[in-house]
Amino acid sequence: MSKSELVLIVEDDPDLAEILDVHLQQEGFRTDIAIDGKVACEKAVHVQPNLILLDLMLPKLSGLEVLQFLKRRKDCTYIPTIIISAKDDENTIVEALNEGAEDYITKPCSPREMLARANAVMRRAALNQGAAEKVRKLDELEVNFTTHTASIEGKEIKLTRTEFDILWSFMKDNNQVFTRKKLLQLIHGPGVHTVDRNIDVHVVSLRKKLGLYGKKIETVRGVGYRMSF
Amino acid sequence: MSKSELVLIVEDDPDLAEILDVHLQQEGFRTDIAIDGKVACEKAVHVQPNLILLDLMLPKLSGLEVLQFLKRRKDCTYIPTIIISAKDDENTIVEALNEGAEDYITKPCSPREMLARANAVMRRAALNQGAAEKVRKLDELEVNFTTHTASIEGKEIKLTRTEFDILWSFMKDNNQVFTRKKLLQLIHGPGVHTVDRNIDVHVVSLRKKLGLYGKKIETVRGVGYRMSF
DNA sequence: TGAAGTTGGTAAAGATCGTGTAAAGAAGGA
DNA sequence: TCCTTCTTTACACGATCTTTACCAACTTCA
Repeated sequence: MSKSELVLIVEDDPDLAEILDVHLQQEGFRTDIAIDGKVACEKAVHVQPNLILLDLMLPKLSGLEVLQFLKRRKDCTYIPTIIISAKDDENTIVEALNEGAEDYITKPCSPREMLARANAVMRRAALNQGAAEKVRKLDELEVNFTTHTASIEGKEIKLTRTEFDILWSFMKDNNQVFTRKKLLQLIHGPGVHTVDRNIDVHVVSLRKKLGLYGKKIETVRGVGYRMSF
Repeated sequence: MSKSELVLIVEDDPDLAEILDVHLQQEGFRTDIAIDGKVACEKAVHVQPNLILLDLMLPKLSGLEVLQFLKRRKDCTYIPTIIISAKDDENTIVEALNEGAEDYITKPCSPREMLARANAVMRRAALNQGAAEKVRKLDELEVNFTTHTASIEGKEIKLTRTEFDILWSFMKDNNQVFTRKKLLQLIHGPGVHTVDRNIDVHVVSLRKKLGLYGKKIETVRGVGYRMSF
C-alpha cells in the first residue's frame, strides 16, 4: 500500500531544518534532511522524494547548482522543488525558477505558509504527469528532453547519454558559455571527478554526429564551449 | 428502501464528510469515510465500494493520485468515481476525468445534486461496463485500460498486472522516456522500493509476449525505456 | 617574425558501466 | 497446498566513458 509523501529538506541551518521537519511530520509527511548540496543530490537520486525544500545558500554546492543537476536527470526532473531563500536574493530566486523550481518561500518563513505551498506544489505535480514536452530547436535541429531524442530535419540522431546531456545544456541556455567543469558537474553531479579534458572528447563526437550543426558548437578558447544561434 | 450499495466518501473536511454521509444514508446507501488519500486507497481496495466520492484536495496523497492508483489496480478499475472539487480548479477536473473519473461536482455542492449524480453514475456503471473505454493503439497492437487487456490483430495477449501497467505507461505517453524509477512509481505508487533492475526483467517478458511489437520498446541506454511509433 | 608556452582536436586503447537474460527464491492468490 | 507472478541475483557481452598521447592551432613576447 502506498505511503504518504516524502519531503526532502535541504537546509544547512539545523534549527530551521528542525522546524520544517517537525511541521511536515505533523502534517503527515515523511521527511529526510540533507545538510549540504552534495548530500542533497545523493539523497534526491536515491530516495526519490515527492518534494524538495531547497535552501539556496548551502555550503559546498549552491542550491542553484543542486537544482541544475537534478533538473537534468531524467529520474529527478519530476520532483517538484520549493526554494527557500533570503528575501533580498531576488536574482537567484528568478534564476532558480527559470531552472525549473516550482515555487519559493523567503526566510524567515512561516511554517503555515510553507505547508500551504508544499501541499499546493505536490498537488500540481501530481497533475503534471504528462506535462508539456521540453523541446529546444535550432533551425532544423530539434532536441527533446522528454523523449531523449535529437533530430535533424526530422531524422533521429543517435546520441549517448553524455552527448545528449551536453547538447541539452547547450540548447537550454543558448549562447551561454559552459566551462568544462560546469559541464562535468551538470552531467555527473558533485563528487565524481574526472579530468576535464574528457569533455573535449565528448564534444568531438557530438560535433561529428551533428554534422553541419556541429559547427554551431563554438570553442571559447581558455574558457569552454557554447552553442550559439 | 434500503439499497445494498456502498459508497466510500473521501473527504478531509469532517463537516462536509458528515453532510454527504447523512444524505447518502438517508437515501439508503451504506457509507464509509476516508479522511486522507492513503486511507482512501486502503479502504477502496479492502471494502470494494460501489462508488467513490473523491475530494481532490487531500492531505498526504492527492485525490488525483488516489484516482491514478485505483485505476491502475485491476480490482478497482471498475469502481466509478465522482470527483469533488473547487469550482476554479478546472484543470484538475479535466485531468481527473481523463484519468477515468466518471463525473464531478463542484464545491459547495448541493446534496440533492450529489445524490442525483451518484445514482446516475452507479446506474450507468451497472449497465454499461465497457462504455467509456480507454484504448490505445499502435498499428495492430491494442491496449485497453478499462478491461486490462492487450491484443495483437485481435488476438488477446495474456499479460500480468505489472506487464500491463508498464505497457500502458508506454502507450499512454508514447515516445516519452521512462526511467526505471519512474516506472516503479507508476506501478507501485510512491514509497515502495524494489531494485530498479527489476523493471528490466518485466520488460524482457513484455517484449517476448509482444512478439514483433516487442521491438517497439526501445532501450534508451543510461536512461530507461520508451515505446515509439 | 619566430620561439616557447598554452590550449584544443583527435585517435586509440583500456577501464568501466549498463543491459539482456536465465535461474532461483519469495510472495501472493486460489 | 499448488500455481502464478514478482523480485533478486549473477554473469556475459557490448556500449560507452575515460585517459593518454601526440599534433595542430593559437598566444605571448622578444
